[in-house]
Amino acid sequence: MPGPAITARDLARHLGVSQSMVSRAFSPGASVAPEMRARILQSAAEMGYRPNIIAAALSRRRSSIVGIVMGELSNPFYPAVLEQLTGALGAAGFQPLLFTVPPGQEADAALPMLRQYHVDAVVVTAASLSAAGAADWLGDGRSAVLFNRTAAGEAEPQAIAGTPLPDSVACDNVAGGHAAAEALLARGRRRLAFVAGRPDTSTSRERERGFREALQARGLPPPLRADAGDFSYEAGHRVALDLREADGIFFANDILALGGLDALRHEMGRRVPEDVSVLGFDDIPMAAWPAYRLSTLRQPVPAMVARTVDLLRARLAGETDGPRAERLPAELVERASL
Amino acid sequence: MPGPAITARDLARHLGVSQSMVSRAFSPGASVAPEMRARILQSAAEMGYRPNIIAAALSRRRSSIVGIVMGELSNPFYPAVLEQLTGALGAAGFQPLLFTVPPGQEADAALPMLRQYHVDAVVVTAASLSAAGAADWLGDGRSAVLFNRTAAGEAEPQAIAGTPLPDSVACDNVAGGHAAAEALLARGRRRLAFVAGRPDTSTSRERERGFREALQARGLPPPLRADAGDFSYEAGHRVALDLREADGIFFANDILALGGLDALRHEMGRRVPEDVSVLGFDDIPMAAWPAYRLSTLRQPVPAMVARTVDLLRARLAGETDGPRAERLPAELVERASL
DNA sequence: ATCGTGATTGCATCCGCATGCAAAGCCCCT
DNA sequence: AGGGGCTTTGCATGCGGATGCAATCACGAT
Repeated sequence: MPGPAITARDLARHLGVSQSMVSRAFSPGASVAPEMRARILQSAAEMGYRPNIIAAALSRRRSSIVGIVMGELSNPFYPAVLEQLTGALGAAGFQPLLFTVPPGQEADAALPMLRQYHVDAVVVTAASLSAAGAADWLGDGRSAVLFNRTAAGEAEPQAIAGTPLPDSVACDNVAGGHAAAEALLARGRRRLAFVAGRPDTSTSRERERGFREALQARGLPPPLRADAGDFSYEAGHRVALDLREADGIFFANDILALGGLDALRHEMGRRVPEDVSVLGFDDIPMAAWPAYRLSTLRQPVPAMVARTVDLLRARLAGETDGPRAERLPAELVERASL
Repeated sequence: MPGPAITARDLARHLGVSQSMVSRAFSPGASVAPEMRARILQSAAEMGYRPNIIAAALSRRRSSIVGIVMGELSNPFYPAVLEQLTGALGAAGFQPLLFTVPPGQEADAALPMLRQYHVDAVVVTAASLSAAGAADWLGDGRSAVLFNRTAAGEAEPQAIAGTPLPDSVACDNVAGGHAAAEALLARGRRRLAFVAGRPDTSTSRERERGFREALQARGLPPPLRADAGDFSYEAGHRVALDLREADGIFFANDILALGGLDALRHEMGRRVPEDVSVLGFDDIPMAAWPAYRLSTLRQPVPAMVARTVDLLRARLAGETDGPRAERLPAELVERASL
């Protein structure tokens, strides 16, 4: 028997005031005499009253809950994101309702649920949102921000001006790819290779594009290319085996790079960085471990999280500008694999 | 302007029936003629109607939301737990509302929030719940299950019979510690050491107890002991440096063991397993990586998650037996560090 | 044709809080 | 003393569904 939680009415009766006053005492900016509010808040504290958020959500048509849909949590980059995100969201007065979608699946599957829960907004990370899903969701005024992802069709001409795009916060992957090429080249590497992750992710594609463009800009031949198909240690390990020719490998992210590093060292007998330089992307905790000392491009997660929350706030406050695509710079972290 | 979601009333009017019927059509077991229900469900699908869970929660006094409070997500064991837990919870019709508490802090801090959201139940993992917090929460009929943790005072005499204890699901850490000792001994190791993690966690303590008891039972001297103070790679790395004497080290969990392994190999020049055997606990993905090949005691996470959800279901169905403490066996996974 | 019974509906209310609107209360000025 | 304008309060109602209870209905039995 869930303890008969005390309600605003109970408190009101106890104080001999109306329920409205109790409600107002808890709504910042409502019209209440200072002493009245103080009196109410005090008794509330004494009697252990706390507004029922469910009821408030129903009445106010705003839940203060934001959905987070995550694809795989197996890439260590995401737990860190999740941790920071829940923290920041909480500080901003939101609670995250967590949805996970099977890796490789689109976030769309979670949309119906999200609607049912009437979340105020949704942040999608480690998964993508189809253009149709986005249109559907944004279509009736809800907001969404893609984290570490780019909206499907973001680069396309405004031909599809009719379909709204979600906001997105990510780091500048193209510039990152560019920096990766420069770093490898600066080390004298010339037989470069790129290892792609999941082919349908903007992260992998943009990083590759930046990498290729940098080489092209220098008049150098395009890099070798391996398709891991997936952002996993195993996939990185597997495809590295095919990269005997390369003397400089840029992996689409750290987890792939770690797998590759182990393959190079333990299976292929190649020394890193003597024989081959390796670069990752993200800067997950393991990259710094002595067993790896992976050089990588660090994503500014704290800043990305802060932007995400700011964006959410602005949207919920009614801002309706065109979709924003925030891009933060990645930073090269040089360790021992370069 | 959040699209004027269609309500049960809208649908009802559209079909010329009462709102109650719509509601009933969506409540399994309610009294509705089969054809009526079919008709309603169909139009619902066509018009895109889905019951507003917030409203339902208010009315039914049950939210179908369960809170998950997590301490640190930095130990890779927990993201995996979280992923499986959200999946299983979802399959059982619950949605997880995620709370994170700063590492080292008790889950109590999240309790007020959890009450406000009127979650049906809470599962606490990677954090502990103080006896007072538990009493407070359970006191008024709510339920809680500790995951990979033991209730504070669970072993104590029923002197505190008045204070209810939360349910708990964990693996049999004592038996695991026992198995660890046996495995090390079987390898001929005699100068054993135990590396403790956070001192206030049941996991670290129980594993240590099992380890010591096993040695004692054989009439062997107690193990050396190092206090990492924390379940982290860095802590494991640091304390391993003090374990020159040991030829067999049992770390309270994998993440500590990985740090220790790197210290032993890269800083101390010791060969594993030639000079020293290392054992961890959990079996996180990294334990299997070629760079480590850590032998460990695997926690049966899928089974633990299943039990957790079953327990939750039973509790919400009204079961009020004494607190349950489910213990599942850990399994020794022998890789190359033994 | 009449009555009893179980299956279906509709009605009215309630869940706990938010909020527009009108009633009251106050302070200050003429 | 009378009136204007602003601040506090209380009232009534709404949010979207769930549900106890009474009203209907359909049918088979007598």
